[in-house]
Amino acid sequence: MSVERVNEDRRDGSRPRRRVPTQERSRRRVEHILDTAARLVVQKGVEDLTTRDIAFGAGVPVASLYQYFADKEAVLLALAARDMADMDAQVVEDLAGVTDLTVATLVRTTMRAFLTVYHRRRAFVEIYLRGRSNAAVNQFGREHNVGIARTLLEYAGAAGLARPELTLDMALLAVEVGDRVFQLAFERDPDGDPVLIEEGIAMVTAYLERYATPAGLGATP
Amino acid sequence: MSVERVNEDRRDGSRPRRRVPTQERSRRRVEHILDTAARLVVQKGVEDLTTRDIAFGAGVPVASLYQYFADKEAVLLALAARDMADMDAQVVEDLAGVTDLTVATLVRTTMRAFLTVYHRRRAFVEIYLRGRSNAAVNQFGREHNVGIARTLLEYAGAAGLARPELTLDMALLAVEVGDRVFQLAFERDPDGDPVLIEEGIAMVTAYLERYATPAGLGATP
Amino acid sequence: MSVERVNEDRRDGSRPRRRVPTQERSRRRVEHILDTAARLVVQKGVEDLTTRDIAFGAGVPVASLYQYFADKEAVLLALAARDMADMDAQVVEDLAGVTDLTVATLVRTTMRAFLTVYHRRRAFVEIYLRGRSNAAVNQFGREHNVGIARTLLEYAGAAGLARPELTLDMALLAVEVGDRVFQLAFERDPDGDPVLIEEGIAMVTAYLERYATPAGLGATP
Amino acid sequence: MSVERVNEDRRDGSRPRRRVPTQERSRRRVEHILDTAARLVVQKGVEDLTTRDIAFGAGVPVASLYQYFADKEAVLLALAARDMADMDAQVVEDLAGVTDLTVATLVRTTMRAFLTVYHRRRAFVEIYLRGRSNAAVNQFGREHNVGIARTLLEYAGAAGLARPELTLDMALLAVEVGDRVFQLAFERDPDGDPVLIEEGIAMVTAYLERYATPAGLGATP
DNA sequence: AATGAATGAGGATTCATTCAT
DNA sequence: TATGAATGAATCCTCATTCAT
Repeated sequence: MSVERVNEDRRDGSRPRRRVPTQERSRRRVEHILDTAARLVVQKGVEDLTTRDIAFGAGVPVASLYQYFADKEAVLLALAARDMADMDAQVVEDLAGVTDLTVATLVRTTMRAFLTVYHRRRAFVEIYLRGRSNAAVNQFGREHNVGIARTLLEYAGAAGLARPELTLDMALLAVEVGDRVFQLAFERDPDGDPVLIEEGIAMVTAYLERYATPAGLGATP
Repeated sequence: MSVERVNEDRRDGSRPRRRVPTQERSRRRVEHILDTAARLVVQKGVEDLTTRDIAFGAGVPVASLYQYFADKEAVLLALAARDMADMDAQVVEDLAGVTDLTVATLVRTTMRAFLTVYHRRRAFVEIYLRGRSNAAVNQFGREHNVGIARTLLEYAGAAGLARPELTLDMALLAVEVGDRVFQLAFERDPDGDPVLIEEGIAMVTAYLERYATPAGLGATP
Repeated sequence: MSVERVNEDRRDGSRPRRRVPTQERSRRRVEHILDTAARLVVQKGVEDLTTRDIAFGAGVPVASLYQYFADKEAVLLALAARDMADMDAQVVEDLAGVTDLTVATLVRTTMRAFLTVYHRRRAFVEIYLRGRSNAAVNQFGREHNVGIARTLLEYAGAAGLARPELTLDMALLAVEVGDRVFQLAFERDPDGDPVLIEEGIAMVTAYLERYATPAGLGATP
Repeated sequence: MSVERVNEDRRDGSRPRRRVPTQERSRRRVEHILDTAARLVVQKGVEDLTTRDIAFGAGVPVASLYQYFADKEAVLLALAARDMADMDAQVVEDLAGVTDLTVATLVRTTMRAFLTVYHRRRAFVEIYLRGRSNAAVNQFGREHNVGIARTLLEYAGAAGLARPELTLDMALLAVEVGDRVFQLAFERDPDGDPVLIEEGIAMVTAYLERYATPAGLGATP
């Protein structure tokens, strides 16, 4: 993004002259705008999000919005990017803790990680799961899903869980279907209908196990 | 729909002035407007659809639109409803032709019927698969899917394909996932990516077979 | 323009049902908007003319402006067109009254006719003489001047005042120079500096007489 | 101009720190900004010239623009002033080379000098001939023309070319008409339509010769 | 002197919808 | 029923200019 955090280390313990340096202030403002946009998206949906509302809500002049973002779309994009980065981190973290790796646990762990982030980031549910109307966000989401699919595919391949017939397209289909499961689950229940999510995990697992190795199926030698 | 007209029977035996009765003329106009809207949706997407465009495209004054539809949303709704009715008919017709009824053939036949209608009705892809932005359309689609899920569930139950554990929620999940498969397939390819659709059929089948009776799995006694 | 005056003749003396028919009301509104725009142009110049100001000044919603005019430029254009039509009429009228036709009287009469209209239409001075910044108005003015040049050239040719060497380009140059004379004269004096105008007439006359026939010079046979 | 700096003579004999003194650096920057503005004016016209564009084009922060110029208008003004100074120099130079001085050669030489500068300084054509939209530039141009008229009048008087009836107003009219000739000529042709310019010279000459002495007319005693 | 950041004040245009007739 | 006309309410975005540092 346009605002890089300035190095704030102060090893000599000296007091900084200005408590809030300019760059830091910008970064905070950007975050604040993003938070506001997130809140509004949750409140009224992506479609009805206006620059006016965001600016007003953030207590910032509309013109200032355009200091930090090229246009309205860029705000949405930044918002989605922020959340997706969070999601990636969560997936990585949770997968690291898995001991008995199979297709089933891989799917379950990943989807649970998603769920954790959806709970943490309500706006993401609106923007990404619901309001896929915005072309840029949609595109961004698609690309992110491809990235996730690729990562999981490599992971599964490296761990010897999947047979070579499992292509990227299939992995992507699984990820996208997972998205839809969450979409449906969150439409039903603000916390994500647990039954639907469980069934979704079952569906994706059943699908991917068609391409699993014996190890991927959890067979013990 | 909005063209419900009062009964115009004439008890006094008087002859109507015009050969084309008002009701019929209205119906035609509504259809024409709907066709125009469908064309425009395909051309420029749901977001950029304006009442002006619809009216102008249909050769009808904008104000007259409001004679037939409560508001813009109602036009979209009517359009989706028309297409969904078409879809229901197609599913019924295609299912009637199936001889070896199993979970697999049920899923395949239904999804193929969907595909047939998506091909026939391009605007439907835009409105229903892509641009679920419109809240009313979204809601309408959801309800339609519930209807489809219920029908299929009853059908499968009556034919002894599914065990009682298969609930409406699960059937609905299957239908919704099917939707997403088509969404993805049509984003990739204007005719619907065939590989993705085949995989989608496989996924839904694999999922539902978890709840199948031996007959549902195609076992012969 | 977009609003045609409806036939209002009433030979039978009957009272019209509605005093102000729709079309007539529109025409009046257009005129009113034009008048307002003219006033504002005189007040603050072409550059600082905004749709908001026009609408506000005319007591009309901004959106209504766009019922009558395609965009801001169209307002300026309509204004210039209205004034130019007036100018053409004035030239025709004044030339009709000339008895001793020579190059000198032709130039003088025409320029005096212009002056009459500039006096009558102050906004025209701003839009046309001063604020030639607007591309559309400029283009329009250029074309109008070509029209005037052509008319005068034909007139002079038919009356045997000019030799064939006088081309349209030269006539146009004379007209354009006349424009500049007025521009300067009106910058000096709100009523147009009389001395400058007199000198301008002399200059254009001196120029055109280079291409005059003996008759054009006022020689009596 | 705005880079008037205080006298920096150092009475204490101290050596200046930097080899390129601030004043010189400023001057260079001003010139660079002016060059950029000139380029942009030619590219996109006076109307669409923004401070952002100028600053960005010159590789200078927008805020720094305001170190050298009071406001945007001042930039345009400085640009026009620079070009006008160039023009004055050209006129002086070219007139110095004239041997047979008459009203005709005076006019021709001066207008040719103008043409030379217009060719050299394309932005000037935009700013001064075309886009007289900016009030300050307009005013500045007017005053410059008065200066030129005065100079030429004195020149013609001293050389005994003109009779005393020729006033400053008349000389100014001639100069202004010359301007319009160029304006028209450059609208027609990016290099200035030669026929129109030739005719313009003829017109101004014909006009001024009305006030010429026999010597001014080129009569040999 | 130099500048990154901030902003007040608009700018043109669009749109769904409603009346008056 | 039909519709030409009217409009309130927004929309996104830009720009010249000014601070604070």
